Amino acid sequence: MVPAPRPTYSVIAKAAGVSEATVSRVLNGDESVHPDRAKRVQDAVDKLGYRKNRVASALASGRSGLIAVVIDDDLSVFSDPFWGTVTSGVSRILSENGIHTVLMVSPVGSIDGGVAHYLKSGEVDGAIFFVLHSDALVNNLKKSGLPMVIAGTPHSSLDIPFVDTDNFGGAYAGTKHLINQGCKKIACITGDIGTTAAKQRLDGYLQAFRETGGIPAKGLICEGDYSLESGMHHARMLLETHPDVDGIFASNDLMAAGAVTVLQDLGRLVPEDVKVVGFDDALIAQTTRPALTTIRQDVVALGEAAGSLMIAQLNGEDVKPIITPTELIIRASA
Amino acid sequence: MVPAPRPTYSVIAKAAGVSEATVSRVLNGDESVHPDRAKRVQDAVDKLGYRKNRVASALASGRSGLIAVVIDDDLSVFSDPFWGTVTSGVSRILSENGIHTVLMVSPVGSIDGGVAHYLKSGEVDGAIFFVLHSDALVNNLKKSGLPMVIAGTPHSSLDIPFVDTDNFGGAYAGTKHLINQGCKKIACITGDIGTTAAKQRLDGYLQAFRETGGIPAKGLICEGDYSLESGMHHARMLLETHPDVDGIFASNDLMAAGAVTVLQDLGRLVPEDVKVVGFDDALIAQTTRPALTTIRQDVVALGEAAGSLMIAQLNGEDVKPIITPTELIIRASA
DNA sequence: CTGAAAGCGCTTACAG
DNA sequence: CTGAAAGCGCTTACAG
Repeated sequence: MVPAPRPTYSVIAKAAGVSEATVSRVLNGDESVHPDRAKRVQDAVDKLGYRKNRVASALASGRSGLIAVVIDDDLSVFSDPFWGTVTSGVSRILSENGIHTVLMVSPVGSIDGGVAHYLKSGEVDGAIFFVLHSDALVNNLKKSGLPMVIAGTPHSSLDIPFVDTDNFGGAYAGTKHLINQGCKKIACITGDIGTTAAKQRLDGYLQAFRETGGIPAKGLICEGDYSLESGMHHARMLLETHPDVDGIFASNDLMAAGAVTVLQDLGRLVPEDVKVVGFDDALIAQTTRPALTTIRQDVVALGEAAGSLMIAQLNGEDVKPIITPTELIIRASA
Repeated sequence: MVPAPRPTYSVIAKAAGVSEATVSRVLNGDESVHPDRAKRVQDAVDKLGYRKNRVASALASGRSGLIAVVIDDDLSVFSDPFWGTVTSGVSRILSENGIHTVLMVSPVGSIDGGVAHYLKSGEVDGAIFFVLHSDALVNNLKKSGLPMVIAGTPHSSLDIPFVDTDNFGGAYAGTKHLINQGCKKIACITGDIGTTAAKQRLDGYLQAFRETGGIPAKGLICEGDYSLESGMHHARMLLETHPDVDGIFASNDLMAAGAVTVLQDLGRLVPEDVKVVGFDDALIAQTTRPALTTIRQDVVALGEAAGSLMIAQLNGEDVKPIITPTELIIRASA
């Protein structure tokens, strides 16, 4: 049960016949060390199975090798596989660069809660935020000089690098598809309009609609909240206020699935009577009957983009926002 | 952009008129400090907005305040909301105890890959594993004395504390329900049989079946892999080999949903002709039509159990495995 | 290209 | 109950 005693610089230095400073240089890739001595150090490291103590390294260098991924617990965000997948993309990219991911799941609302506390404590070299409703914390943290990346488009222009899916373009393409399929009366069920993603998707819908020369009739735009229930609720409302609705663009697949269920329960055929397009290409898009036509976003790529933006920042490079493309996936519902 | 200079013990000590040792004692809750001096320290801390540098603390004390959550990337586990939710439960419990969660998403197969390396490097005080196919890494790490918790039942008896859902009991209850509903010929679509959860669920099914006095006919037990496709595939096979099948217990909701879809496509009514029970009570159980009767597991509780088992270990307490209960949720499919 | 030495900010026997 | 001092294991000017 006694943990194996780990060797330190002093034993490596002794074994290689060099100073600890030289050991440090070799292990940190300093090119200036003479190849012969570098090799001696490397041999000693290999032979002794040496592993650098990152805590000590962090204290001495001021760099922890840790990046925080901050997820707002308010939204029980983790029960949606979306953010889990993003996180996994982030984690992979970072670990390829020798950096570990610290996960923080907690309410991010306040600008001086535990999260802010921790992020300012110097234990992490940077933070990636899954921002949804509020920029307050991020904005406040900017002063601290902590490198940050936002996953999702921030509400205000924060001058902080972010990554996001092309929400506007995706929604535009989805709505356009409905138009091309001959739909005349196309409704939109939005996501939680407090999020920028929902706003952008609504804008994409509006843009496509506008190009037909009209504007959406009152009641055709329904404010949902990304939940299955809201999809069902608004489909029900739509059939009352606009019985002749023949197309629905829903801001995510879950609401689209809810809408399809209600439409069928109320005697409408999908896609014959009403065509439905979702967003995400979540698993549910494939299991719903009819399977959903939807806008696919590359969630892993989004996470990887966030990770690479962070790496670039740590390397002092200039960074600009990354918008990942979407793709129209045509299935049976439209 | 200049990070605010953070105060250290020396400035707190000076402000409070005590030694650094006393500051340390107060901040670590040492009761032996005289209340008056403790208060002076606390006042200085509050006034200066002091936050302890955890890296320095970790180096000096040998405790990092970090727990690793290790997720096997092989299984693209994160695209399943299940593990994300478990992680979120773990993270919440740990942070309540002042411990942060380091997320490691990477292939865990090898016992000397990057993960093992990191875990042995002393940067974390413990590790929670989401173990599925192999115990090798965990088993190897046991020698190092690192406190560990396994989420899921390990394959071999490892003498390492674990948490798991009552897979056996849940599957038993689900199958029993089918029997009670009058099903005579009940099939089982298993999960990936390389996982202990799938085995235990199969055992639960077998136990309930056995109590009816018979044994499953050949072909009634289908080896799936938790995927939608395998649910569809095996439902198709079942209708060929056992056209009179009238009940299906699937090891998760995804396969159950796939089975329902195929049954309907091939002209069977659910639940009139064939009753179907799933497992998990995932979102899809509610969106499938008919909605799935299923076995709910409390995923957040599972994560919290894992977190609390880790905390208990760190406190030197004796720990034993925790099995969280399941619940039969009756909907329309059975 | 290399080493001696100071230092990162805490913790913890030890002595009192 | 308290302080002086050594130490955790690295990194990094500095001088050569």
